[in-house]
Amino acid sequence: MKEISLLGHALLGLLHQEARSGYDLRKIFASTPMGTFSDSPGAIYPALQRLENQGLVRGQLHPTSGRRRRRVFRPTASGKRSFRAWQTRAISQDDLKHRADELMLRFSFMDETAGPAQAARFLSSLSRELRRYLPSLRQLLKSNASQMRLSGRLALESGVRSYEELLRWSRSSLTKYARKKKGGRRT
Amino acid sequence: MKEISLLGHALLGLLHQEARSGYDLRKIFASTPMGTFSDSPGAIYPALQRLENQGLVRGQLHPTSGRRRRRVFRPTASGKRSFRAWQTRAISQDDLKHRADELMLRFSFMDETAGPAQAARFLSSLSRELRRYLPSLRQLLKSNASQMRLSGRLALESGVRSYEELLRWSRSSLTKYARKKKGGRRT
DNA sequence: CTAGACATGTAACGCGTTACATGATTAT
DNA sequence: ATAATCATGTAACGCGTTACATGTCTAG
Repeated sequence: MKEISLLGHALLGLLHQEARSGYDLRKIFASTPMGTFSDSPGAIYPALQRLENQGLVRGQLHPTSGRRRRRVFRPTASGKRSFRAWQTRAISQDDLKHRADELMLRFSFMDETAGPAQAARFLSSLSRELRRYLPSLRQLLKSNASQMRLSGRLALESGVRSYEELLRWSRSSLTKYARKKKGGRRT
Repeated sequence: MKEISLLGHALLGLLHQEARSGYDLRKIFASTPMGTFSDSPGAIYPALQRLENQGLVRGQLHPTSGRRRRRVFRPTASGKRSFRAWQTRAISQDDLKHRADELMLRFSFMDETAGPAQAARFLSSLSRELRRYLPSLRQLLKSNASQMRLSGRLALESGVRSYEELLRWSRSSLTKYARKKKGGRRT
C-alpha cells in the first residue's frame, strides 16, 4: 500500500460522488475552494494515473459522441476501502498542528462514503482533540507574548483564534448530526 | 532574482530578529507553530544554502568555545530589501484563496522589518480583500448547498467561517495598531 | 479557415520528506 | 567506554508547478 497524496485523496473523494474525467475534475478544482489542492493538468493527470496504477480507480473510455476521447474514472472496491480507511483514521494532535486541511478534506465526503454516524464520530473526536490542544497553544502565547512584537503576537493569536473557530464549528456541526439522527425537520 | 520558498521566507524573517544557526532555527520550528513550515534538517540546511547562494543571508563560523563548529546566519542588505518587498506586496484575491498562511507569515515580522505603519496598512488591505472575497464564497455556498450532502456543506461552511474569523481578527488587530499610534496605554 | 472550447497528456525543475552519515562534546 | 546532546550535512524519492504539445469538434 503506497501513500496517497492529498490531491489523490481529493480526486478519489470526488470520484465517489460520480464517475468523472480528468477534465471534469479540473473544472471542479478551478471553480470551488477544493482548488486549494492544485488545479493544473500537470498534477491531476499524473495523479489519476498513479491511482489507476495502484488499482484504486479504473478509467474507461466514455464512448460519448463527438469530441476527443474522454476517460471517465470511478473508484474500485479497493479504492473505496482505502479511502474509507483514510477517512476514519484516528485524529492526532499532529493532524491538528500540521494537516488541518487534510482533516477537513476527510470530513467533506463523510456522508457519501462513511455515513452520518461516522461523520458524527469524526466531529466529536475532533472536538476532543481541539480541547486538548488549545490550552497548550494558549499557554505558548501567554508565555512568549512579553518578548514578542505586536505583529508576531497577533499572528500567533490568529492561529489560536482559528482553532477556536474550528472548535465552535465542530460543535455546531455535531448538533446538526444529532438533530438529523432524531429524525428532525431542519437540514 | 530567484523565487524564495515559504520556508526560505520564514528563515529570512527569523534571521531578521537575531543571528541564528541552522540548529537554532530548527529548534524554533520544532517548538512553535512556525513548525508548519517544515522542521527537518533536510529542508532547513539546503534552504539556508540557497539563501546564501542568492546573497540574501551570510553565514559566519561562530568561534564560540566547545562543541562543533556553528554557522550563524544573518540577512544581508539585499536579503533585507527582498524580504521587505515580499512583505509589502499588494494582497490579491489569489493570496487569500491559496496562500493564507503566506499572508500570515508576511504579517508576523512586520514590526521588526517594515514598521507598525506598514503593519496597519497590511491589515486594512487584508480587511478590504476579505470583504470583497467573502460574498462570493457565501454565494457559492448558497447556490450549491441544495445539491450537497450535509458533510460537504459543513466543510464549505467551515471555510467561510475561517475567513470571517480572519476578518474579525484583522479588524481587531487594526484597532490595536491605531491605539498604539495614538501613544495609548494598552498593548 | 481560424479561433476557441474541449480533453489529455509530457518534460524540466524545485523543493520538502525521510532516512542516514558524521563529528564534537558532556554526562554516566 | 557509551550514550546522549549538540550541530551540520547528504542522497533518494515523490510530487506539485510551469510550460508546452497534441488532437478534436464547433462557431463565426
